[in-house]
Amino acid sequence: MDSINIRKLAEELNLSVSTISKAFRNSYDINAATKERILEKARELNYQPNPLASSLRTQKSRTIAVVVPEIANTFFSLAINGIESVAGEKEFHVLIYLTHEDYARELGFIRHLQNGRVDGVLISVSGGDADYEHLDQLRAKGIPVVFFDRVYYNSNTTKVTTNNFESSLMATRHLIRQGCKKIAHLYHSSSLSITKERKEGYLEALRQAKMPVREELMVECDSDQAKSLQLIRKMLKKQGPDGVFSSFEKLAVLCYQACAAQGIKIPGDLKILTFSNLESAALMDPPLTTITQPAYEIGRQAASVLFKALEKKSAVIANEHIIVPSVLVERKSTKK
Amino acid sequence: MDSINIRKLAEELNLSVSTISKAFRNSYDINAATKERILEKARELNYQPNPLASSLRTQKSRTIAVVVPEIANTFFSLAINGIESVAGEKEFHVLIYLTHEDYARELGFIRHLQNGRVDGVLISVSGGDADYEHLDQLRAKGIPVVFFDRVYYNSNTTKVTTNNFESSLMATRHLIRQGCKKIAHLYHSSSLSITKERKEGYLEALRQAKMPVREELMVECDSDQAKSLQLIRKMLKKQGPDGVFSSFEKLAVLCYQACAAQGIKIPGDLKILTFSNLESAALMDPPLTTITQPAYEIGRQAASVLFKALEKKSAVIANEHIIVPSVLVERKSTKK
DNA sequence: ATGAAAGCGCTAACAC
DNA sequence: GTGTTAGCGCTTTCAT
Repeated sequence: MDSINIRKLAEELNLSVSTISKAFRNSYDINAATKERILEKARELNYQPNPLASSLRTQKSRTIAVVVPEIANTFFSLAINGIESVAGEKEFHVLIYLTHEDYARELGFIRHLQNGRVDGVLISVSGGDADYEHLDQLRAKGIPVVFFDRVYYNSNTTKVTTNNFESSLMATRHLIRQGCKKIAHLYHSSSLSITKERKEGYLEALRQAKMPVREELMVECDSDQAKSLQLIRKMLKKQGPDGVFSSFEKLAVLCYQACAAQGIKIPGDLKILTFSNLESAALMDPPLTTITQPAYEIGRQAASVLFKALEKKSAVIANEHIIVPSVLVERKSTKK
Repeated sequence: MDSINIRKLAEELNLSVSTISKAFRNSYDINAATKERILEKARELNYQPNPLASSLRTQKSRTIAVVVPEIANTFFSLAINGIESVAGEKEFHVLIYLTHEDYARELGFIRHLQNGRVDGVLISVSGGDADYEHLDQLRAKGIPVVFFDRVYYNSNTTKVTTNNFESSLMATRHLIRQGCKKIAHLYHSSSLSITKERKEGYLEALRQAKMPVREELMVECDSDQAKSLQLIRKMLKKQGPDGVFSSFEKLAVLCYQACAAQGIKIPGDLKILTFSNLESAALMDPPLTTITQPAYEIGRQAASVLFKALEKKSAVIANEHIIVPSVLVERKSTKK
């Protein structure tokens, strides 16, 4: 652990530290030959400028934080993929924080991000729309925030989402068109923006079709999968719906399991459709109709907006809503 | 952007900066009342110690790097989940780097990690087993490295993997037991440790069963999905195997697609089995037999080993191999 | 129990 | 084109 640093490198080369520093930052006023000599020696001694020291000095960390509810989830892993692809282009580092849908954890993470560790934050939130002061505080400290997927609409910054309401409206209409008369809705985390919007789309479709809205058909699931499965099974048994609109991929998977267990035939007895990014949806039994979200693109867009702000050194980001539409992929699970 | 810091906080309270510092690190020699007063004021002014400055001083960043080939992959996202769960317990931060199976990127990332940014590295590698000097260099700088899943066996540190050889042996035997006479093998990235081990398991099973080893049945796929699909389709058509042992989840998914397109019935014409962590494997058509890897557990174990080293401030980690076995989950895709 | 001061490794203004 | 130096915000001896 003989730790090489800028001073030692300077001594080795009989140069001053500032010259070394310039060599690493492509300063104009440095002799090309000296620069080459420096970089050469640096390679030889395996020297890399200490980013902590540099960041402390410049007040720029060249890192961003990505805060998401979970990662073992196709939507988020694709979105992170998109984010990483633009962060990589900018040579930024990416910190990941998982809230596990827990608002208190979100609060804790954000608090720890207040002081220099990151230049900006991308977040898919865990709370309802009253709970955004912690993020505004961050922005007040000069750290820009961009929301994606699950957002706080009242916070004045850019939000990147899919067209949750319209997609849900479309999706539910599709079920109706396929002949469903009694459509159930599966969701969780009812305080979330997306949950509400999707539910609204569902309700609007029912209204437009003059179909009754029945509370018993709307199942609020749990973060615990076993519990959710029970809730779904109970609803299926008691209500006997002929259609299911699921707001989240995992709930549709549970619903498939429930149907298998209860001998309910899809799409004969019950048609199912869900928000999802599962690559294997087409290979399921039966192939699952999905509202496929542009997860990667949402990640890229959100990151692009953030970097644009970082480039002009401004924590002020337009209060706009970027919508990247989903597409309904019809498959056998909703066939007539 | 009025940035509060330790000095301003000290002035506000008519205390010295060192006292403030002590309050935040539970130093023994500080008056309980003063400490409370300090923390109170800190909350009020929304002060958080600057981690960059602190890290620079202490030479500890309280962050680790996780380097993986990709993230939109059930295995890795579950493994990261496991890693994050222990990092969270230790209140460490997690940086994510995606190599996209590109060794050059791995090299670049590791180089940038050399100087203070992280205290340790967890990596699932992208190269073959001759290419680990960059990681040994890291360790020489006092930054411990732990491998998981895809490892460099020759590097002297802990590796955490599943039992790739045995699982593959078991899996291939299972196909043989189910009556397969002509078993194909799908893989990619042939320089990787896991790819080799899995292939060895496959070959060993053939040998033990005195079945011929045929090169034409072993398909090396590409990182490009479309290309892989073509390769698989060609093999299926030309060779007409009655069994497929796939080393990677995505390849099995492609194989399902190919079968659907070519009218090959699973498991009647062809039995398939793959390494996978897909939750929906059981819901596929037909339900897919999998070798399910303990991805979350592998992540947790690797992280635990790393943190144990960090706690005793040592970059020297036992040169051992921790094996967390996979389980073969038999489903309809390999039924007689 | 509290404070003064040196220094972690770097950058950037300024001097030469 | 290169060097000197102050200082980013913190921690940590060492005095008091």
